[in-house]
Amino acid sequence: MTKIRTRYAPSPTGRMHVGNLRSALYEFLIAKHDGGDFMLRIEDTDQERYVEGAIDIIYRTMEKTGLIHDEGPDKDGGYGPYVQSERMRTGIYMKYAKELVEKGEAYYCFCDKERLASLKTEVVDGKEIMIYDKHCLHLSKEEVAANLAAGKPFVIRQNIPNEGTTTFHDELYGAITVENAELDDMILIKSDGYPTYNFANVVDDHTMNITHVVRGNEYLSSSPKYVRLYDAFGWQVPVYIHLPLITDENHKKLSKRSGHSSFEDLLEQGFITEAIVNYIALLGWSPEDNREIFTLDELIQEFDYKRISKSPAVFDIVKLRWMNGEYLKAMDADVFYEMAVPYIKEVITKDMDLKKIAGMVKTRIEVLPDIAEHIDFFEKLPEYDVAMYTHKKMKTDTASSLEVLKEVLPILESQEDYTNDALYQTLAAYVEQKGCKNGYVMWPIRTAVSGKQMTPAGATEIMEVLGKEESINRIRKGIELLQNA
RNA sequence: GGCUCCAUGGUCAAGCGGUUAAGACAUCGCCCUUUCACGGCGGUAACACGGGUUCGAUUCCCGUUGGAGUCACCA
Repeated sequence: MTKIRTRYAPSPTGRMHVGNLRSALYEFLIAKHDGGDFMLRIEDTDQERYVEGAIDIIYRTMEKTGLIHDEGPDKDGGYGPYVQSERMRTGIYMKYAKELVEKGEAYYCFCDKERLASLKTEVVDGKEIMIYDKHCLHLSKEEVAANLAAGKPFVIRQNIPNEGTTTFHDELYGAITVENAELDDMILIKSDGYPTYNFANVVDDHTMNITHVVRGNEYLSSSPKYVRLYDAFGWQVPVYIHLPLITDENHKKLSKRSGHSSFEDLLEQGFITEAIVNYIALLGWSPEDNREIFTLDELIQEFDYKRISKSPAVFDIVKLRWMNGEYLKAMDADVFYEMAVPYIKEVITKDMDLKKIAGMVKTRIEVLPDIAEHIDFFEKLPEYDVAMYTHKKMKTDTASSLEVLKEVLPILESQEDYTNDALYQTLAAYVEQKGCKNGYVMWPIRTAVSGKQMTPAGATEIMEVLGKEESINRIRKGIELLQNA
């Protein structure tokens, strides 16, 4: 058995789409599970869509996610160059295209846009459908030579017969057969001399010795054309693994409109890298057991591509949030603190124990931006309604709360030690002396010092962070509010 | 519209001829609790339909329906 070689071949056109990221992940896992090599190839044959800085995004993302390539533009493994625009300058694509022309498997085409436009017949869903009529296939050698000599712009098209069928085999989907008549004579070399994705892909995968071609399901229907190319060259067809589509909640291909279609979107929304990788690994694949939380290394260990599913998967942001929360909860307290601090500082400017606040919030949030709404009351007591003092389960109402707060105020004023434990002790003593339930006194205090229905901590912990002065002030304010009610 | 693919709860998904049809998210209820959350326990919820094949189909075959993808000098 030869070593598995897979490749991730993105186009530098912008952000890292989660579908692409998952392809990269699976390509990486398939190779690594087998001890094989994973490489990065930049497919920049479309100068119009090229986005400045997009290559950096690719590098950054792969490094951040841990998908470390064995070969790539920055890591020559003997199959370079690894950037298609650079490969083009070596003349490799034109050379192979001409070889196909020689064999009658491809031909020059000089048709201009107008003629092509006239071929468009139907319009379906706003898309014009056209199948090329092989007009230029019938040009004589002399005509071709004359056109070339005259400097007439040309493309090179793949010559697919109108009869017969083509079959290719996918590891997941099995044999897929299509009528040749359905296959368009696709362009191999564009008029600007660049190869199309379709052609460059085949040439590069072969010359770079790629054993397993892993890609999105959207290529399934065009794959027969690729196979014909391999056959035309007499090359060995690689193992094809087409991945199920990732869709949005409407079961449509995930698009920018969804708001979370790219890795960067997700990061901006406060998701952490490990959770994102973990989640998308499970979008279209599942292990033998019921495990869901995996590190990258564990995924490498467990990943068996035969278990990839065939049906599309909805990208469920709710489940991602849950998983992100799991990662946050399991995270080391100090690491979490470092990540949380910027979000905490967004709402808290006063001098407080931010570490303590981070600890309070750690098990209560799913994504980092959730922090703000939990802790904003520390900074400033919000306006609140006296109705909040009434709690059925705690058996409290405005009258009882007023009484408790008034009784507790002098006790808290004379209290010097404002640590959580000490505060709880004195309050517990008060509860016992009064002979009531814990919540009967805790609820009004908590309400007074927070002004919120729910808080990430109990009354005493809040007071600890707030400090004596502010705590007393807030309780006084509470009493005032209750008296005026 | 042609072609291709897909079809288990709302979502991700186990299953690969005989099961009380797992598990997770979400949802609902209870418990825990210094509020909420965490955690624990439990509930609701699925094999799209119709034909075959078979002693027996969620599982195999065909059809229907539904969904998606694709039909560029984009990848």
